Amino acid sequence: MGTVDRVLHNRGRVSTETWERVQRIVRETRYTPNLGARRLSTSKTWTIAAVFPRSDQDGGFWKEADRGLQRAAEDFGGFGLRSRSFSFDRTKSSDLGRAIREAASSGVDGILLAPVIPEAALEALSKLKNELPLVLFDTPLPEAQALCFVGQDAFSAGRIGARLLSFGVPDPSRIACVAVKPSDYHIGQRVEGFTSFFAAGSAPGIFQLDIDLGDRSIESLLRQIGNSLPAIDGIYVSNAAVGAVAQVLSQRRKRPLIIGHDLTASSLESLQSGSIDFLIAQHPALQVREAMRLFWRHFADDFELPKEQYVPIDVVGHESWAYYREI
Amino acid sequence: MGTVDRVLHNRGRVSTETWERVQRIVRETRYTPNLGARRLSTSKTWTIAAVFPRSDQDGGFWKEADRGLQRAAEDFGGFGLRSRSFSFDRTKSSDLGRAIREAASSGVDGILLAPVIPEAALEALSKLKNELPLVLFDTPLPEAQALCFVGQDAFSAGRIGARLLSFGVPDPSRIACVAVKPSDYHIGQRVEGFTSFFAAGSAPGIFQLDIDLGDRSIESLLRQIGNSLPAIDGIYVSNAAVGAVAQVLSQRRKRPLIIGHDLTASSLESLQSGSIDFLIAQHPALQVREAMRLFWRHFADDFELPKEQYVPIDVVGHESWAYYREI
DNA sequence: CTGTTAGCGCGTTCAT
DNA sequence: ATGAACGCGCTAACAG
Repeated sequence: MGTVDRVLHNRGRVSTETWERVQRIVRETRYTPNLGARRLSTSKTWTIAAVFPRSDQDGGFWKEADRGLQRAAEDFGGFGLRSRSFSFDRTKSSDLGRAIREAASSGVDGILLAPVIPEAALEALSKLKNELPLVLFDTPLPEAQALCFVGQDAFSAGRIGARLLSFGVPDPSRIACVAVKPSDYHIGQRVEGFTSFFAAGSAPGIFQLDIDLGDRSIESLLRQIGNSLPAIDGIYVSNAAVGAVAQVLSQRRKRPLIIGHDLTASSLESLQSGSIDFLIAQHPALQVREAMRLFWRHFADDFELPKEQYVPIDVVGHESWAYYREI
Repeated sequence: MGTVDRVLHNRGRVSTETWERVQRIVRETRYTPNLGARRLSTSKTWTIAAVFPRSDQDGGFWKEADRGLQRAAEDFGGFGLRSRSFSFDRTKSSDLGRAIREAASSGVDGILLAPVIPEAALEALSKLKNELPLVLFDTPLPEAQALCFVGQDAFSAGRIGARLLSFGVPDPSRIACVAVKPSDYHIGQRVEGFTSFFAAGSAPGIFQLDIDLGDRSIESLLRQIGNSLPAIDGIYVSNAAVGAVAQVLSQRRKRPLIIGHDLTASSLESLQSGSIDFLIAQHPALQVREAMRLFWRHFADDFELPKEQYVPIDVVGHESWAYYREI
């Protein structure tokens, strides 16, 4: 048994002859290791540090990520894959760094990170002493040495938004695109994807909205839109701020068609009350579940992870949002 | 150890006192069994018979189910969960019965079934001698004694179709609903959901299409629609026949907006070429993966399955179909 | 009713 | 360079 083990794990100290004999038998019998037994003998468990914003931020968006973590625990907990949360305050970039440092020095075996503030994440990651397996979700960060990014193709998501809104409003000059600030990488990508849908020269007007300024800024944005365009029949908002925009618009007699991104508590409320038509969702729970699955395969099976693992671009309406909480 | 084991598995032969003491310690220490070790000692494997139509039928729809099976093998194969396919010819109801009987008598530990011909499935199931754990997907069959149904809420899916098409065509009198025959339970439900969206008296006209009759019948259907309605701006088709309908329509100068159900080879082709606007998909690969996951939890962890496990209602456009092949 | 024991497949010593 | 022996956590059979 020792010899076979040494062959399987390339530990040397085996004569070429025996080495080949073992390899041949491995092939012929299609031997695959019993992963459970392997784990049993090494009595190894893996803990993943889950680093993403506090679950009360972004309108409850991150609660869904928590749910994914729980789901993953059900699936893989019995095989020794655990997780530990290191949440941070996403309004403070220094707090992201703190969370990453704490996670890295806590003795975990891997980090699952939503780098919502790319620069801060990158800096904190680059200063880490120990190299830990890293999987990203939600926001891509190509510069980081991650095993894999699990998430949505934001460009295509924005483009689907344009296609959807054009379905309802064929004339692009009657469409407004609201680009929300502060913008991170994938929100920018969404806007790019959105505008890419339209022929050059006929793209809808783009309006910046600084969401930190609250409802007043929405009012002024809508005035601004009203002034610069003759008539607006459709509005696209590049993130969950669509909920707040819809809220304001819903008080008017006649509202334009309105779509946006991300299923959060506020945007969901507007979807349910009928003041938003469709939301483009990205299913953070599924992303986290998938990421944990990949971690498991990486540790237990030595599986080479894909660089990117994209998740579906979900278009959600009043009748279908509930089913996203099921899986 | 024996006593603890007897408590954990409710095998009796333990005094109430010790029983409670063990339970208490289980709670206090948050004991969870090491599933790998459990499987190692029993050296048990479970084989699931996967019973669904041949992968060349329904425009390749079932190929996706195969892919889900493969994905599940990657995830759970190492834990002893295997599958074996028993495909059937869905045009012959007797063949469904044959497949079920073969599956049931093949010594498998469970059956994963797409009961696309409900009556035939029900009859074959009722005549089975041995009771095997059964999980259904794709088509619900409430009368069967299944552990769980994994699939889409067809009513809501149809209703989302109506909402989507109304988004593009606000006037219901300019919408046509094509109800495809032969219709099974969930295709009927889709049409119900579709019409439920509209106020009584203003629902779009419903036209029957017998898809077995080929393109000629589509031509005559479209003539029929053209005769009975002044102008049609949007068409909804209740299944993947939307591909064929779109094909015919695409040869015309100006086509109405068109949406339908299910991502098959033919409907996908029309989506890609731009002759279909959106498809409502149901992700059979994810359904199968989820079903296998539930089987695993049932066998390994004694988990009580939910009666229904709904999957998302996917609205897919030109830019987003590809991402459904990723997960 | 309770405790003991063997063995599942593997990785890891430790002798040889 | 090779093989024997132990233990990981658990189940099943058996002795008491």
